[in-house]
Amino acid sequence: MEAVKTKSSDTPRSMPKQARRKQLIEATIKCIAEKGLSGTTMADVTQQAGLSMGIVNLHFETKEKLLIETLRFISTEYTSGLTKIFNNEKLSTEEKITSHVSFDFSRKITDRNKLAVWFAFWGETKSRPTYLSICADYINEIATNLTKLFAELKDEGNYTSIDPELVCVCYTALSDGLWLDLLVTPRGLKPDQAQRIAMHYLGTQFYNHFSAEKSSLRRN
Amino acid sequence: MEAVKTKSSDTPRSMPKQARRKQLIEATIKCIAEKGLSGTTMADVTQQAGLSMGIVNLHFETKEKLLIETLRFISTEYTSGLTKIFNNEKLSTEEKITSHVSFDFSRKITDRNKLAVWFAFWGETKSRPTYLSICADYINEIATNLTKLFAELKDEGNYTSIDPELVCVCYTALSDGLWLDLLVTPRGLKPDQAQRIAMHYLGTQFYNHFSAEKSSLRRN
DNA sequence: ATAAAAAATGAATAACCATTCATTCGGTTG
DNA sequence: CAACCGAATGAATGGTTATTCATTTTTTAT
Repeated sequence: MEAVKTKSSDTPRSMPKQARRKQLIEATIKCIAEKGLSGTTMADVTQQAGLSMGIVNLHFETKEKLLIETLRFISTEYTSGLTKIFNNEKLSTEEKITSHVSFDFSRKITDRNKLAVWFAFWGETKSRPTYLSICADYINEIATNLTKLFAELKDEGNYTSIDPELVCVCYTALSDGLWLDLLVTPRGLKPDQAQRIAMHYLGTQFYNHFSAEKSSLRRN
Repeated sequence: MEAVKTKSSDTPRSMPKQARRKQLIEATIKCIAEKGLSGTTMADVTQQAGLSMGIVNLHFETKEKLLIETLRFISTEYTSGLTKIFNNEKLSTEEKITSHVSFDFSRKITDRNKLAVWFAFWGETKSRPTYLSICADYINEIATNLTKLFAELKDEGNYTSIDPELVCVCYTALSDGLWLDLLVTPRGLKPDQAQRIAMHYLGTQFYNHFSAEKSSLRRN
């Protein structure tokens, strides 16, 4: 792996502290994707960022803290995107749900580098309480909002037998599982196909809102 | 972590080679769950097995090969269980599908130690072609069988608008996502609840076969 | 322009860890 | 019982890697 500057070729020292931290976090994501969590070294990360060895300890103190901030970064990116949708008063409940699904399978989120990072950290939650806590936080935050949306749609559409909490767990699990498909790609699944599959599930629940259009698996 | 012999307290040297390998693989699973893939050392594994340092290299040559065999072990355990169901001529198509779901959420499979191992390896598939290949193999094998079952049930039940391949991808993703819930347990989901959620999805597809019974999320 | 402060460097250090192999152990065979 | 042989041991080795910090570079303040 040759040294590639992750961001700009001009990296003035006056760059705000926050920007340098972000640059290092992005280099970390790339390294985790390319060499695995167990295979990424400090040298890898700093080289990927086009900077020198000591830089991580200067900005993050330890490798462990860098990793925690990396997990926090992708978690925040995800939740803040969804929160923006949830709080957008211009959108109807139905539109919010559709936007949520679109976001889940957008380029930004289904970037395979980031997916690799998610799974790597999930695999370590059992041994690292800090990782677990960060994951539990974002999961709970999103579940609260999404369940609320499903409850609203249930009322709006007179769906009597729907359990919003169940649909939330189910949709979330489906979405996570589709991410795995996009990461491992044993079937060459593409993000937009995954999105249609997710909508297909919602169509089985809210049949009056989300068309049960033929969500074919065929390549487009 | 104190030294705990994974299997029996009698570990005669005459123990067949295969048994010692299995003992080491099981120690590896425990270590990955307890310390993460990145935190698992040879010393950890051998101590967990109650054996001495050099033993892994004796039986597996390298750490990397031990890890590969560990992934192969859980993959094989999973596929062989499912293949047994698929090939059981005493079962109807419907019963095979139900058994498949039961197996997916059985104690043996949803053991959190093993789930941690799955996710750890999935997180590294992008950087390790060998891991990727093992995963792709088992995924394809299972998908072939399961799609066939869904196609059979479609015929039996005159479900005109069902796409068996789509249902297979969807069910598999849902199942994987529920595994994540069982690993991270932000909602305290239990295996039997997860199983009911999976059946709930199948009920939306094959409404004549799988009762759309209220699969509540409430704790039992 | 100069001094002071801040940021970045990277060689040196110390800790860690996979692997090796000379030695020990235990079961088997004759 | 003695000799043999594969299995197991674990101290020693050497390579790797996170972290440190004296030095250099750049920015900011005066």
